[in-house]
Amino acid sequence: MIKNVHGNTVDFLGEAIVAGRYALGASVPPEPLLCLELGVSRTVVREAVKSLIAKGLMTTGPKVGTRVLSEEHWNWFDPDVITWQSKAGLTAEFLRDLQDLRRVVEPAAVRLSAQRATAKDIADIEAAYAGMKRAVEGGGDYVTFDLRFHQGLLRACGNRMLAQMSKALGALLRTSFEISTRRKDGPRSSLPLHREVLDAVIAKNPDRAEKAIRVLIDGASADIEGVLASRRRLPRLSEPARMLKVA
Amino acid sequence: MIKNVHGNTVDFLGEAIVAGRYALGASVPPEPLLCLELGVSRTVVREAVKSLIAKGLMTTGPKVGTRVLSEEHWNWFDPDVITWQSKAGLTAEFLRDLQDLRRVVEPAAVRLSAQRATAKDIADIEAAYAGMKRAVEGGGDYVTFDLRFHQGLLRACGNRMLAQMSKALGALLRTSFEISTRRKDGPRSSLPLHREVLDAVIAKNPDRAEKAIRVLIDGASADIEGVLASRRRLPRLSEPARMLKVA
DNA sequence: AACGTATTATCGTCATACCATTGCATCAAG
DNA sequence: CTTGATGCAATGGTATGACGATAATACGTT
Repeated sequence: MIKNVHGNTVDFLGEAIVAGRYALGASVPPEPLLCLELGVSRTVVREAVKSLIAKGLMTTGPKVGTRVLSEEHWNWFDPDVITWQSKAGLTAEFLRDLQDLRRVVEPAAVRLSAQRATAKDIADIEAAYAGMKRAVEGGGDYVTFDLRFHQGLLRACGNRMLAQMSKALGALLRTSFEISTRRKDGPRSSLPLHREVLDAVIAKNPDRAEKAIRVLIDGASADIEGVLASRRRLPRLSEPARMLKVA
Repeated sequence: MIKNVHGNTVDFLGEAIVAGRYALGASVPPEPLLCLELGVSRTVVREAVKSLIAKGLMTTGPKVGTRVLSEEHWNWFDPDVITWQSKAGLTAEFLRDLQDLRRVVEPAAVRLSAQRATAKDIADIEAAYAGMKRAVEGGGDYVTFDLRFHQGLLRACGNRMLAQMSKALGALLRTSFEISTRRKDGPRSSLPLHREVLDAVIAKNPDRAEKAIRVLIDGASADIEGVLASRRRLPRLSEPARMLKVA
């Protein structure tokens, strides 16, 4: 996607870092070199680096240069970081981290949603469900609406932090949806499971809602583990490492 | 704390935004004005804004200016955002969000820690515990070691995402620790509860560990709700809104 | 060998100029 | 009066060059 010079530079460096193309030590070339390599002005390089610092990927200092920080410093809930990680290749570790997270967060969030969801929240989820149903019948984009369904569910819990995790979980959900959608009748069979979750939320029944969402999670989990068992590393979806000039 | 021009500018704007001193609409003054108000060059203002954009606080665009985004876009797990929110005043909503989060995350993380903690993880937690014990006996800084204890616990779960939440939870933990520490014998009575958690982790007994941590959480929760009931808004810890020049 | 000092690479900050985008006002046409 | 096209101008985006500040490194002194 072509954004602007700044955006492209941030993405380029961010992807490179997350993909591990720079060592952790005294890694990244000095600013003047980066300018030459990327063909942009120092202004752009510096502002891009500031963005990456803000996401916890780097530090800078006079004489010490621009260094890549270790993964524990990265803001793993930042949508860009998640995107870059997805592009760089979803490693087994990353997917398992996300599955842990989902198992912890989604059931609890759904419980809360069953207690707190507003009329608008429910309308949003209903709309997503309708989209899923349409996709099953008419053959449309099932994954998009499935994602929207789960994100609506998380947003309905009325907790800003919990809701924000839907962005991180998105990478996992998309992956698992794509796997299960490839299976014959994957969508058709999972549709009623989603309906059950939604009905439980509408009925304000936390126990039922939690139970229902766990069924979905376990199914997705089995799909993912199956794929992980067959190939050690999922294919990376990224285009070549060249930077997209703005035209 | 005096950092540098960039850091001060980011903090100043970040605090202002989180504190709600800019309306959400077409809010922030244009770059030239900000330069004058803050007494810094346009370079600094722009790089600071880029940092805030990276944290989800703002967007920019030609002619539209620099606008503040709504809270749902903010990266609530960013340490800086948490810090700014803490300075701006811990609202009841924020503390309740954090309590939800803690209730969801910490028991699950401790379960995982009981299964996965390495020798080094346990050594770190032991060190923190030793510090707490020392503080109780000799009268030292209990809160710091208490924080370190819980952060060690979260890091030991072997999940990067879960571990990262210790940063966000830190704001909640510090608050609740300070409340309970003011109580007579607060630390002395909570020390054995911490020991129980740690022992359960060492014994690799997830059920016992979860049960133990829930006791701690419930206690902290009661303390916080007590304070929230008495005063509607906690005192803000921040200094006046003036920006710290670098000297 | 240890310590202080000078050197210098590298980021930090400032200033200025010009480009690019886009909201808004203006005006024309239906 | 409404609607659509067009031009203006405000604002951020990018480029360049200069100088300041910092800290790692090397060097020389004790």
